[in-house]
Amino acid sequence: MKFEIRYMQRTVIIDALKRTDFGSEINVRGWVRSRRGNKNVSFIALNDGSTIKNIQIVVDLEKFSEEQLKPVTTGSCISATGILVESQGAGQAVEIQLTELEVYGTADPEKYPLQKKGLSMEFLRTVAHLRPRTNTFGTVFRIRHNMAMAIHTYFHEHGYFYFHTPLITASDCEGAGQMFQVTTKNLYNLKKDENGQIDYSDDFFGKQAALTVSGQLEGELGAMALGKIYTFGPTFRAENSNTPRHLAEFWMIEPEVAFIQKDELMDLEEDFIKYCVRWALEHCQDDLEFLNQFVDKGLIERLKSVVDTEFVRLEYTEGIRILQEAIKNGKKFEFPCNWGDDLSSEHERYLVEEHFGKPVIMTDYPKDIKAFYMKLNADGKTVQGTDVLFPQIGEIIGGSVREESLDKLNDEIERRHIPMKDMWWYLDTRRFGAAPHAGFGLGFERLMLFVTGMQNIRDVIPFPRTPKTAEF
RNA sequence: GCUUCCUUAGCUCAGUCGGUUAGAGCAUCUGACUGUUAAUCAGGGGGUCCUAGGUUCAAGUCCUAGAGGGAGCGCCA
Repeated sequence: MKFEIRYMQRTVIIDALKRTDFGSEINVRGWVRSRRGNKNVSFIALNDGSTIKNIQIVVDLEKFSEEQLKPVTTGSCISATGILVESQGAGQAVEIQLTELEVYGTADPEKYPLQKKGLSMEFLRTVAHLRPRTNTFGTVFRIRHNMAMAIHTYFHEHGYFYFHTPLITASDCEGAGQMFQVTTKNLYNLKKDENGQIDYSDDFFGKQAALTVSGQLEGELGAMALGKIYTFGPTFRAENSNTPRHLAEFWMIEPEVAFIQKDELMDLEEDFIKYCVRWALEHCQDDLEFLNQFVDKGLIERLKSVVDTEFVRLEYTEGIRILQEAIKNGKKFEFPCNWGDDLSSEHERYLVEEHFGKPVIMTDYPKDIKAFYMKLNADGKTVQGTDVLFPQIGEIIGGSVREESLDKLNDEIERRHIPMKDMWWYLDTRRFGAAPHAGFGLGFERLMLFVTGMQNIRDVIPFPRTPKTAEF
């Protein structure tokens, strides 16, 4: 069945700019970035989000009155139909000679907050509902989509299964930090037991529940059946962290792989990050060029260098030796760094940015500064953690070989007084068909920081959640 | 959470030692200009100097407290 009514099909601007069938009719729809001109001709720069580039719409003022064009202001939304032509101007190859204009939505120029220039990141955070319409944030969110696609593609092509781990959890020993409680109880009228403790038996889950801080433990359950899995979902930390690298709600990628050892884990970490960066270079050229020009002049060069560089693989003990050597040669650090200390960011930065000048995978940490589930080395003192440290960003990946021995895991749990009564299911993986396995967690927004060159993690996620901030 | 800096027009900022009517650029509005590219040029409008106290003859400026924001650190991805 055919419809009689002829209508103009919308062409997205990224496609419109590639068309060469000059003389044909075309329709584009989008938001006006600017309008300028004189009394004979008016130029509209239109953007529909499909690309960083605008299409230019040329209006002959003999055909359209100033009155008709009045609502076409920065921020307004229009549908423009016209003839596709080769541009007479220098800034673009194609443009549209307007024949028909429909204004979908106006934007009062006295009130619309986005101007053509001069907007700070801090200001744009206060208008996060509109900032996707700016060049910078359009770019960032297109790249964000591309990175998500790169991640799924990488794992899918390497035989991993996307495994969905729960966002609500009742185990409080994931060990990764403070949790947000989930409850349907009236917080002003809490039922207490005889000891004055809150009684959760009548709460929704019948026990204390919280938002997950990591899908790893459940991810291990998947790997112990499907072999290779990855998770990719939101993660929540209730830590009062106020830095450009922390969010209360962020997205994390956590692959978990059966039958691999430390070297293979490091190969995976390095190969995976390089794949994602290479994907950006191949699929996001226009957007990266924009960022390279306006946000971070060294961005593209740095991305290329990471793809081409072999990451340094450095044992913690050797790292401490290098740092102590540096101190001996006059380097000043605020914090001490003796064997057994956790490295602070100044130490990590020295190693990554000054000493090696490239990404470092640090391994074999003292067991007391790492999580209970990491595999103990033969020395009895260190565990097989494999963290990837990046310039500027610091820890972008936290990974480890997992301890598969039930006895050793139980010893560690006991030594740390970890409450495991709700975690019998995790230990079952070591009771029934235990397998050597390993995995890591990558902070999606930290990858985004690196790939975009943006300075603050709040500007690589559409609606950031941080302490005291849950607007939008 | 600790340390530190910031808050003046829609935006970005200047404002000297505490002293007359608080300024600039951009944006916006009006006008000019035969094709602009962050258009250009001329002119106009636009202020709770974050809030509340205090010191002083006099506070945008000094003091105290609070709110909001940034950065460094801690925690981590």
